[in-house]
Amino acid sequence: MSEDDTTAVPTDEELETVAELSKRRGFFFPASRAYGGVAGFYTYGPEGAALKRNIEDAWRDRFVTQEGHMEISAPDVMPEPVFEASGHLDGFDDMIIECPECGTSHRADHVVEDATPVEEAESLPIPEVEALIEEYDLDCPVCGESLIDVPVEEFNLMFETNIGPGTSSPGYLRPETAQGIFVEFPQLKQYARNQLPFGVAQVGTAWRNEISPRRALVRVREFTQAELEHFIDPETDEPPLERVADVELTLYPADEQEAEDGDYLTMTVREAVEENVVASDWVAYYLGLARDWYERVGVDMDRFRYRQHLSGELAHYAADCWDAEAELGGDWVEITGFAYRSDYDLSKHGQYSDEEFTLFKQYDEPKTVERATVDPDMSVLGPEFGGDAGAVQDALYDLVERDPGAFEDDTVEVEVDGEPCTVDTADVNFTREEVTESGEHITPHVVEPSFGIGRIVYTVLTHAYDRDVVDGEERAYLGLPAEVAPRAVGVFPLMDKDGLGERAREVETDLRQAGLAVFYDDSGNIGRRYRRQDEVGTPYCVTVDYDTLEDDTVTVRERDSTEQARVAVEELPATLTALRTGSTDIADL
RNA sequence: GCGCCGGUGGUCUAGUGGUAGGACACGAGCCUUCCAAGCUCGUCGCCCGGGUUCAAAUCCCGGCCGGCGCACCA
Repeated sequence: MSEDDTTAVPTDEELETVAELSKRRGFFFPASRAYGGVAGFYTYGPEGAALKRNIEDAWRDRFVTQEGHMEISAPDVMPEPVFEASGHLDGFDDMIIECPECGTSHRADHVVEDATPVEEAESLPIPEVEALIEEYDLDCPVCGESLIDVPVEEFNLMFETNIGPGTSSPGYLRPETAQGIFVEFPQLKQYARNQLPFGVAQVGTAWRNEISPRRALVRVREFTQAELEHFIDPETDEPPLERVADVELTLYPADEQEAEDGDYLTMTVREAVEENVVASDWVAYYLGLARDWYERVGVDMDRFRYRQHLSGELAHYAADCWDAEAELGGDWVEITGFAYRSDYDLSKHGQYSDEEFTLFKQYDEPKTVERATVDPDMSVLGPEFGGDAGAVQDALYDLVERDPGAFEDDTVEVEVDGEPCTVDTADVNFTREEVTESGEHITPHVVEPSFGIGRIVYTVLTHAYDRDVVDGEERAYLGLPAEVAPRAVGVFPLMDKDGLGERAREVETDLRQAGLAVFYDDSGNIGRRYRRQDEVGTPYCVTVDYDTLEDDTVTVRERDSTEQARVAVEELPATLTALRTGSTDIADL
């Protein structure tokens, strides 16, 4: 079929039609509808679950198998300290104040920061924020009504639960799958035999108690993420840019977004790196990889772009971030975030936990360095300083690292609680020694492509939806790539009589045994059955007719072109596989 | 969370203070030798709760769900 035969589907109609199709044909629908439904939760029906799984498998193939990374599966629930360390307990915790007059909700911390000299109000406890509102007599920024005595409500976007009985052990459903990887870094680095770089992926569920779920699968409260955490040595590791150097990217950098007449830049990965449009080579590498992957699973490249985050929207951990965005119903929707997270997460977990979130990096040549040490004689210092003796000891350890020269005189002075303490150098066993260091502990940096699988499913469905005209009749179909289509092939008897049905059942069994997802249909006329499969995106249909009984050949019909070819039954599995992988074409059969 | 609008079989939709019709889909049968044909029959519905009323799917209030706008979006 040529482009000219396609009837363009208006964007305002597109999402409605896809939503209707999704409900009717079992791609996705609101969950728990028998009990009134609950906002932000969707069930993937038989077609949708298969489509989603195929997209996940395509992701695994590209970002795990092809790249030589590993995949793990961590729990959805993790204990509170994990999220204290990750910053989600604070950073995810919004203080909301609602104006009693006009009903507008505001971030209470923003109200305070905007109208007072106070900075970082977000980190203050709620009673203090309320006190500040009273102290400065703050008003609603919209209508001017006084906000004094209006309660500040806390809203945390994480789902909270209790681990075990009682409330002594709070836990949270992870708001991103990433933390499940970071937390296990001490184990994972051993598995990687302490060698950088290595990548750890996870496909799993993440949860956010969104204030306002919207737009079908776009903003939901439970969703699937496919995340890759690529741990690298920022000093020495380089991405294999040459593999994607010629991939063309549509880029929308921050400065273009802020400019009056800003526009997209189209350039190759190589050019983007050379011209420093994408600052991180690693991010550029993944933008290139991902672009081809999106095309592979059915995202329309004419409705796709990479947009750089503006400085104001960068997450607390991100140094630079680009989003992959797809156009849906006239709006741009983020489907993947590519973030350079630096060493933020591993450093935090290193600080908050008792484990080492570093790797030992061996030098090419061992280094010999002079190291000064002290070993204070506590049998002297103890009686001398009494209760402060421990603090004096710590101060001495601290001092010898900072300033070994301080130990060259007869006495050395340290400060404890602001009070100077003088210690005889003779009592601290100061020594300088030569030590050989073979390496150092470093905290790896992290490059994170984070894919929203549900949004990608929704995008692929929407971009695949199309209409054309076949024999004067309008037809609606999903032009899904064969790799992700829920069903591989439909099998029909031309008539359900004269033994055609029995023969078709045999063909069905053969194809199932060849591992293909087959849908058998003998209801209604043949055209209706083709249309049914078109509507759920089945790429090929096989029809058993009277000739089949004579010569063991069947008709293979292709969805997009509706072209047909005659194929021997015994060659069917191989032919269909070749068609699916694109190594042959229906017109060549 | 606020505001506006909406909620009728599986889907889309008509309709009224006196308990509902259509289209498509679906099932059975007839017909049919490759693209949603036709005929017959059939299954399935007024979001939930409260109020007003002789009577509520219809009017009122609340809830839930959805769309849009605001806010939010690590």
